[in-house]
This record gives sequence, C-alpha cells and structure tokens, in this order.
Amino acid sequence: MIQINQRDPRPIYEQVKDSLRRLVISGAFAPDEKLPSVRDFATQLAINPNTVQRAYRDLEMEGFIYTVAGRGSFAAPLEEVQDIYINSLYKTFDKNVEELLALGESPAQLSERIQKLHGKETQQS
Amino acid sequence: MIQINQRDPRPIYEQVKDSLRRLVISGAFAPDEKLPSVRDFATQLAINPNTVQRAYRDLEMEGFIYTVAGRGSFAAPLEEVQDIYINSLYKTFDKNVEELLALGESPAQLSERIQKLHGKETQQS
Amino acid sequence: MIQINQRDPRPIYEQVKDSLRRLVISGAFAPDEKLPSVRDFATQLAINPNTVQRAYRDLEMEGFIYTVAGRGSFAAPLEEVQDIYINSLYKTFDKNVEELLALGESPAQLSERIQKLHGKETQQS
Amino acid sequence: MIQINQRDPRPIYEQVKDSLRRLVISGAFAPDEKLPSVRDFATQLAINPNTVQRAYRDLEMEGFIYTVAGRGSFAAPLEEVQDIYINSLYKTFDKNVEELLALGESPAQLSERIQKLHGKETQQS
DNA sequence: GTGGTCTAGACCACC
DNA sequence: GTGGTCTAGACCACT
Repeated sequence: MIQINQRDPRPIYEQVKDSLRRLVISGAFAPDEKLPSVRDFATQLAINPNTVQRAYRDLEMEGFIYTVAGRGSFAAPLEEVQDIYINSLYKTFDKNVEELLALGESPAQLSERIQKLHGKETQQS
Repeated sequence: MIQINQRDPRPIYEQVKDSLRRLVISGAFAPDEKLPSVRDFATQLAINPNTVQRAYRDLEMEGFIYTVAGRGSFAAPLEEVQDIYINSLYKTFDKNVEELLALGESPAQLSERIQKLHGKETQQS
Repeated sequence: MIQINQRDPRPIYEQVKDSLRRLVISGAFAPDEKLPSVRDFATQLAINPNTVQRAYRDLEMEGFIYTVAGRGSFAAPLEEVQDIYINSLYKTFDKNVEELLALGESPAQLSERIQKLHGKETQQS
Repeated sequence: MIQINQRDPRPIYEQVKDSLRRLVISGAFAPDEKLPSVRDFATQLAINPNTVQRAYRDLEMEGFIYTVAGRGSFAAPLEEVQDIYINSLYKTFDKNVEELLALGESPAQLSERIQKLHGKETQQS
C-alpha cells in the first residue's frame, strides 16, 4: 500500500506519517475505515512496530485518524481531515507570502506565479 | 541582540542561524559589517563557541555571510543575500501552492488572500 | 581500510573525506552499501568520532553518501557519484587548460600529451 | 599595483603571492627588476609587513624571485619562471587527465574540449 | 547501536 | 585576537 524509502534521510516514522496522511486526505481510506493494525502494518513494511505506533500516535494528535482502545485506528471523516490539512497549508502560505511581500515582491507577481503553476497542473490532467 | 530558547526543540545552532539570517537579510547588519566574533557571541549567548562556529560555517555555505580566517566573519552584500533568500521562499511557495491547487483551492482564492495580506501590511506602514 | 597521515598538513577530516570519496567513486563500496559507523571508524582510525562525523556530513552535502539517523551512512548510487566527481574534475581541467593556452601552449601539444597518458593507462590494463 | 580583496576567503599572504607570481610570469616585472621593499609594499597595501614577508619568502622557495640580503628581492629570469610555472600546471594537468581517463572519458572528448576552450580564448583577443 | 548535538578545553595559523 | 581543527566525553532521538 505504501512505500518506505530507505534512502530518504527523513526518519521512517515521518515517511509513514506523510504517506498515511496523504491517503486519508485523498479519500483512499474511506471515512471511518479501519487502518491496518500496528503489528500487521509493521510486518508488511518490514519496520519496527514502535515506528508505526509513533506514526499513529502523531496522526491522532493531528486529527487525521482516531483510535478506539481495543478496536483499532480509523480514518477521520474526509471533510474534517481536509479542513485540518488545508488550514495548515494556509498557515505556511500566509507566513510565506508575508515574507515575500515584506521583501518587495508585489501581489501581482505572486498571482501571476500562481497562474503559471495552475496552468502546468491543468495541463497534466 | 538575539535570544536562545533552550526549550525550543530545534538545535541551538539552527536558532542562531535563523536569527542571524534574519538580521542580515533585514539589513540590520550593514553589508561587510563585522559580525560578533565566535568567542564573544558564544559567551554573550551563554553557549559553546563550537555551536556558534557551526552556525557561522553553515551560513557561509549558504552565502549569507563570508568569513576570513584571522579577521572575522562579515555580512554579505544585501542584494546577494536577498536574492538567495527570496529564491528559497519561492521554492516553498511553489510547493505550497501546488498542494493547495491540487486540493481544489482556486487561483482566484489564493490571489484574493494575497491581496488581504498585502492590505494588512501596507496599513501597518 | 584507509590511512591517516598525522604529518599531512591537511585537516584530518579532509584526509578521511578524500579517502572515502575515492572508495565510493571507484565502486569499492557498492551502491547503498553501509559505511562503517561513525564510532567504529573513529576507533579504527584512532581519531575522534566528531572528526569522522564532520567528514560524513560534508560528503553527504557533496552527494557522495547519504545518511539516515539511527540507521547509518550509505554509499550513493555509483552513477550519481561519478557524475558529480567528473563534473568537478572538468571544472579544474578547464581552468588548467585555459592557463596553459594563455601561456602559449598549443592545443595540439595538450592533445598529444593526453594521448601519451592514455597509452600508459591502456598498457597497464 | 596589486589589489587585496578583503572579502576573499583566502589568507592575504596567498593573495599577495598569487598577484606577484602572475606579475613575474607575465613579464610585468622585468627579469632581475627589484621588487618593492617589504615595508613599502606593506604600507602601500595597508597590510602587515609580516604578511608581505611571508609572501616573499614563499615565492623565493618556489623560485619565482630571489633575495639578496641587504639589497632586496628581485624577479627571477622570465624563462626560468615560466618553466617552473608551466611545469606545475602540467603536473596538475596530468593528474587530472589520468583521473578523467580512468573514469571512462575518452582522449577525443578531452581534445575536443580543449579546442572549444581555445576557440573562446582566441575569440577574445 | 546509530547518527546528531552540545560542552569544555586545547592547539594552530593568520593578522 | 580571530577563525579552524581536534579531542574527550556526555545526552538525545531513532531503529
């Protein structure tokens, strides 16, 4: 289901988190769908169960999944999850834009750049 | 001049780097102005000289300061420094925008948000 | 495996870097093969772990190895590594040749010299 | 006559050496012409006399100038000086080429590259 | 056990 | 006095 890249310098639990987060956000896990158990997932990825545990714990704190003791972990509702994620993106977006504006870049420049990125993307699809 | 937060989870040398980078970019250090000596800065921040040196070495490789053995470290020319920094900001800007677009946000929404941020800023001045 | 020469005026970490770089480029370390741990290597060379780590950190930034915290450091893929190295060789090659040409040496002389060096080498094999 | 660049990370005595070496090789100093005295040169460049002294001492060991106690330092004969320098260039040339050949570059590739560099240079003149 | 960070303190080259 | 290197030894995060 997901891939661990042993050459990625990031900690493995970060890679697991990012992959799962992406899957939940994209709806690949239906809302309230059960995630693989920590043990299964660990053996499947050939990594240590502690590492998976850590990823689940973090994702729960971030609100992307929820855990019911004795029953397992589940994907949070799609809408909540996307709200959380888009909010976090906007937070870094705002900080980023503020700095760029402070350094003399103009709103028009930034908007144009967005247009170009939009062009690329729609072209791909 | 700058503050170290021992409770900040980031390495101390990263905190030092960020603070200095900000000072150099903002022009708080005039171009070619001498930075505090490694030893002075270390005692001033109550940290080890090696930690300060690590920060200086990194910043030099990033192009924000230059250092001459036996003479000291100096702020790089403002223009170079801002170019480097704006480039790095645009790099995260692009990634950020791409994700937002992929999640269904429209270019218009983003541009409008930029306008609002721009309004706030010009109001302050 | 490699030798440190305490009488060499170059910093020890530079000697370590050069030796390792050579081993990786030559394929003596297979791609993705694990390098000795910082501690092991340090005791083996009878130098301080920090010195080895400095070498590893630099080599990672240069792209010759990659390192994953908690797992170890590994040789980068041979092709990438050779590309990087050949590029750096060409950079000094160009500077060298430009100076020689400026001092009146002719392209023909240089080409002939290359032929001779090529002869020696193919003879060896 | 020569320029010290305070932003150059190289030690000042290296900068002085390089500049003088270039002047001697190019014939800007006639063979056996007297170089400025250490003291004069130092005040002229606004640097420490020890630094100039160091440069003169090194250049004498390399054979580019010679010193007569009590009379001063003098440029060595042009022919000698160029031989020395070209030899040193060829030494690094050979090492460089050997490595490139060992990594699979062909003599033809290198010769072609030399041709291109030659073209650029003659174009400039 | 692995790399990453930090400290304390030493020595050297350069100016 | 300045930066650069090195050592010895400690603690932490990750696997």
